[in-house]
Amino acid sequence: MGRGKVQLKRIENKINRQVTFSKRRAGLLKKAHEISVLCDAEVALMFFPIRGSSLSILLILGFSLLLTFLSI
Amino acid sequence: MGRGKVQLKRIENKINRQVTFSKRRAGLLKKAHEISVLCDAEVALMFFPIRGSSLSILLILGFSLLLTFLSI
DNA sequence: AGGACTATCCTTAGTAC
DNA sequence: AGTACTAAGGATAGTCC
Repeated sequence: MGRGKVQLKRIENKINRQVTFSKRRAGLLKKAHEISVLCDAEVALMFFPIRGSSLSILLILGFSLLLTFLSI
Repeated sequence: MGRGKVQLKRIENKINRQVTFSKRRAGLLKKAHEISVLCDAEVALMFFPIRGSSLSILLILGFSLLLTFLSI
């Protein structure tokens, strides 16, 4: 963070967690855009603010595997 | 970069472009992992090193829309 | 191709509005 | 919810191996 070192563990405070999510998502999107321009690449980012949806995980994994298999 | 300011434009040198892609992809994956732990979120990242595959873009967009529609 | 180093730039937690 | 600020920590281009 700006002031002090960050522990890589779940932020327990709900407000702080939401704020950090918004800020870091913006940063991640910016970096994804940069790599796409700099390196002539496609980057897809999907965010799921709530964890534990095993269905979404399965869908993502399956989709990624499908794309890899199809060499798209 | 470490030494000097980066122009947000395609890196013409193929070697440099590949190296930058590898380094930044690693950084992006690290940050994606961080936000997932800190904010209790799912993040999916897909990289396509070669641009211009409109099929992949359509698939990604369609998949994202589907997930949004299904509220997963 | 990938790892280590490091000067320099970039991101961001905390804060206030 | 969003924006702005800023110190400090973190990412990374260039380099050598």
